[in-house]
Amino acid sequence: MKNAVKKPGPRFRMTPQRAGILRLLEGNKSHPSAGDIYRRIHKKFPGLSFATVYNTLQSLIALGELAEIRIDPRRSRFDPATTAHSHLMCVECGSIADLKAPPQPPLPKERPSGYRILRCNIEFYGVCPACGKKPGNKEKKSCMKTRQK
Amino acid sequence: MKNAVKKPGPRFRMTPQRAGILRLLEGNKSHPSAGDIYRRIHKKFPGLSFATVYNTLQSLIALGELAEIRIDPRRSRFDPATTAHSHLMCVECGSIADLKAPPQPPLPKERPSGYRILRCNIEFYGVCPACGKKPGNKEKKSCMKTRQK
DNA sequence: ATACCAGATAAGAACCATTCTTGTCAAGAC
DNA sequence: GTCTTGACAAGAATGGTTCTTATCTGGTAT
Repeated sequence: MKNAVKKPGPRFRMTPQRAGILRLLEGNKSHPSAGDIYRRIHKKFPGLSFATVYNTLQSLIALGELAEIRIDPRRSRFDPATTAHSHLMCVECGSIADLKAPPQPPLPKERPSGYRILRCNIEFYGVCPACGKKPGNKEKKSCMKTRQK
Repeated sequence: MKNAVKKPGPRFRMTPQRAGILRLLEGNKSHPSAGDIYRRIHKKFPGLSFATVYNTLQSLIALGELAEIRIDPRRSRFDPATTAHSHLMCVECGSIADLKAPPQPPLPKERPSGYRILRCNIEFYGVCPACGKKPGNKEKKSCMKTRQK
């Protein structure tokens, strides 16, 4: 208790499970959900539990190695690319594409007094090329009502 | 709120339960969640069920009288003001304030080819005046780690 | 006015993502 | 070696949302 100043925060201890999760995430552009990650990792490590996936993801986020993105209303998605950029989600299939960051976060001119603004999310929703080609989607102006499974 | 159109689609049938929900929402600036609405309405209509709240909210959204906003990662919030504007959520207490719409939806210059872009969300996160005054928040640069109950 | 039917309702189960709990284990510190 | 800390597995718990089933009701047609 005396030497509490000592620790610079918990270290990240590499384990086979974490190595597997890291390998899956590295360079991954699919923006998987925690469930996606669990299902894929679980094939290699049948004993690996959901809690481990969530714990590892939280650790990586705390380390700044992973970003949690909330463009999908149904679940968190995770992005190993942590440089500033925004996302475009297909409302049909749920796939997420990367976008270059808009040059300026558009700060509102009329900001409520007393608020401290911390950050800003910009998210785009649309239809991906594959889903746009599917029959029945050609004429539609909008398809926000269709929910992906 | 205006009454439903005559011809297309099912009409909105006014019932005591729906009237109660409408009265609660009208002019409401608190951006309540479905649970908030249920708990408040349930005092007046003890028999009213969650399903009725959700059904009514979905009907109102379909009629364009209500907007579902997804700034809160934990639950949908609802806004009877359907004119274009964006929101600012306090990461401490979860309260949501309205912002004038940013002048231009910042369309990405480099858009992925083949995508049809339908809409764009801009959300701001910060600390509201009340939470900023609370002790312990004065020095903090960021408090995104604190999660409201 | 009455019967009928689409839509509304109540009650609660089901679903799913996420968090939490508990007990166990292993790696590095001492 | 022992201790301490954190990782892990397993599954329960939580909480928001959706779905199911059966019943009811308001508006329209008869």
